[in-house]
Amino acid sequence: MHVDPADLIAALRQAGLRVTAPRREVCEVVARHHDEHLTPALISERLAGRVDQSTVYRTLEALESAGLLRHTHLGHGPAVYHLTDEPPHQHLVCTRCGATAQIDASALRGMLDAITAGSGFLPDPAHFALSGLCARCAAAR
Amino acid sequence: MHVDPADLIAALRQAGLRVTAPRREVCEVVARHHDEHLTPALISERLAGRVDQSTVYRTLEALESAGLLRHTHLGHGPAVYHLTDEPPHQHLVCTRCGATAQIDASALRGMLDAITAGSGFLPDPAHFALSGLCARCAAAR
DNA sequence: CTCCTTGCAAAAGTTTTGCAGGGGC
DNA sequence: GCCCCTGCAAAACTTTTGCAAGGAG
Repeated sequence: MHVDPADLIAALRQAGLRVTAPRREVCEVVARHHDEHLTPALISERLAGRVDQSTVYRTLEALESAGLLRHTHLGHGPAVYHLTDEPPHQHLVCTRCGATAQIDASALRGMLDAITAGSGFLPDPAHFALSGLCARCAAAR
Repeated sequence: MHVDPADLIAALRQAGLRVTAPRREVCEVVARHHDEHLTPALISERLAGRVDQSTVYRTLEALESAGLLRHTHLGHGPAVYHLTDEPPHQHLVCTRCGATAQIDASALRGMLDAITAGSGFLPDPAHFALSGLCARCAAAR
């Protein structure tokens, strides 16, 4: 999937946020690497010397509050950011080897609906990974 | 449920770990407050002046590697520790008001089995909370 | 007696905040 | 021109680590 940074910039402006050089740079990194697991530190590293890390954090926060980005916790480390318009997915993280995988959230739909029906709780599976053992590590046990 | 610290101490010894005064104290706090969400900081606070915080971390790590404790990530803050012998449950955390709830892991069996069947991944639902909106906050939207 | 554990202090890693200056709109 | 945004520096917060002394087995 190709993502145009200009779309993010336009959405920024539409959200009433100011379009500045640092924000353009963050949007470019996010657009170009949206299929990776982007941590604030990684983004900051790619913009080393040009954009301060606190600005990266504040920009990610702004983009998230504008609904353009979301963050997910994969494990004990820093959160990773991804575009909101990606199809909702559940991350799977192996606690033994660290491998990550994703499954489509629609595969969980029935179960999530059951939780809602039982408790009124409206789950958001994209926010936290589901940890466990990947097939290879499970077999190795 | 009542938990006897002596059981934890005994299990410690059985696991080949040395029984020391600081470890006894940590076990007592864990046993007495096992129905709370125990963070290392909270345990450390209860043992203020008697046990160093690094010892609390190391003791929790030791208890966890011995299989007596587990930790769960409820949100952006520190992890919480709980006894391994509690029935497996999935934590639900409201991202809006912070309320937490639990559902029995057996309620998720269908979903978890489906994941395993599809990918070979063996999920461990107790490790990460499932975030979302609680019934009240969902209604408020 | 051996070596696992502890306390202390410092460091490491991530995220937040105060503040004064600069730039978007 | 207003005030949102930025860089810089420092702090806050959680967790880890090095090291020498002490105590469990």
